Amino acid sequence: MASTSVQGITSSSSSSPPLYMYDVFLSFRGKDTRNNFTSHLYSNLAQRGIDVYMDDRELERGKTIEPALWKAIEESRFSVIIFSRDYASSPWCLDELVKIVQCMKEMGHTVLPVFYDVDPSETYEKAFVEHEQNFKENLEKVQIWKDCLSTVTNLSGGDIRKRENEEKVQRWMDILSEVEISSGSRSAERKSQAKKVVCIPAPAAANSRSSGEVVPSDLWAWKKYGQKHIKGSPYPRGYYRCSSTKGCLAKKHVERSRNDPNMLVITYNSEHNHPWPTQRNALAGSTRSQPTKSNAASKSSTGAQARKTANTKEDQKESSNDTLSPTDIIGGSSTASASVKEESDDIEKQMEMDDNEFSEGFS
DNA sequence: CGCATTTGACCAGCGC
DNA sequence: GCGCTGGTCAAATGCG
Ligand SMILES: [Zn+2]
Repeated sequence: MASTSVQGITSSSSSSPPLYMYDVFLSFRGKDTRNNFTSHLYSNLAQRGIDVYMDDRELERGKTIEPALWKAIEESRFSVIIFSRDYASSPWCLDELVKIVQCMKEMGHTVLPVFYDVDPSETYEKAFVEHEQNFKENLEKVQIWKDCLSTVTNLSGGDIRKRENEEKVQRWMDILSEVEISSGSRSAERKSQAKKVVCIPAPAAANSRSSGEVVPSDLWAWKKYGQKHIKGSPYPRGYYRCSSTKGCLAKKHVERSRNDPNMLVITYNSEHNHPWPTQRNALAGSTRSQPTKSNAASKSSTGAQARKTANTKEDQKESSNDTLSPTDIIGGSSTASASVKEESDDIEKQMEMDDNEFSEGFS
């Protein structure tokens, strides 16, 4: 429970080369970032088939950082650090940072700093003053923290604000996707064009939340072009395609998990070409009031596979892998659990059908 | 009036 | 070859 990790289908053969265990190690201060930002990042990465290790050790304060965490850092090709207001006030985050910097210097790992609602020039003085008081007997350590912090902070030049940060993150994700695809981490090969299935926690149906939009899986705009009821599920499946007029062949298709109404299963086909969102029409499918009772898909969409190749049966397995901690200190929606799975030829699981009975329940 | 959805028809692949 | 499923199309429908 110390961490949440997602991965695309790791090849079943355990004999995979030592490459990297994860594509990205995500470091953040849950306290600051929990509110969706990290979740979005995580979801986006996951959807791209990128294996992300989301560090959640904060849940275990007081304990020492587990070696496993360090190992995860070493085994990640990239480290994305989300600097937030209180990032530096956490010794754990800083220790983690040090480790990341070490891997960067000694192992050539790539570090991508993201400034979430803080100025890139932030020095976190306050936090360090405290650290210096709390670690009087070990000021060296504090100094190392500072050094590492500035090292990473300086990696990125410009000033980025929350807004622009999104763009930057988006960009990185694109880069990460490519790198990941072209060079290979275990599962990279097929990721490139493989169909990906993503399960996200589900949007609480249509509750009027002040927070306007909710986890648009993608920041892209999608246009719905069809909806169909699928065999073993009580919920319909909506078909969407990228709204960018042409060029982009991206399609996706979305449906609720038959067992877990609160889980959205989105599947998508090719990737977009336009790195960044054209606009934000993240809503799909719920614009209009739906007459009958079916209130299935609401916003995101799923992709589907294009013509040919129809696998008749394929559902996703239910093993969702979320490892979240039950009680999050941080409150609110903590982790974002998402699971990604690719399907290429190893589709073999699945199954059964249980149709279930009710389908209402949220709305 | 234009446009995003909706919904049922249409069609292709697969299994039997 | 028939029927079942799933995926797309496209005309009809509302909304904004
Ligand atoms: Zn697109």
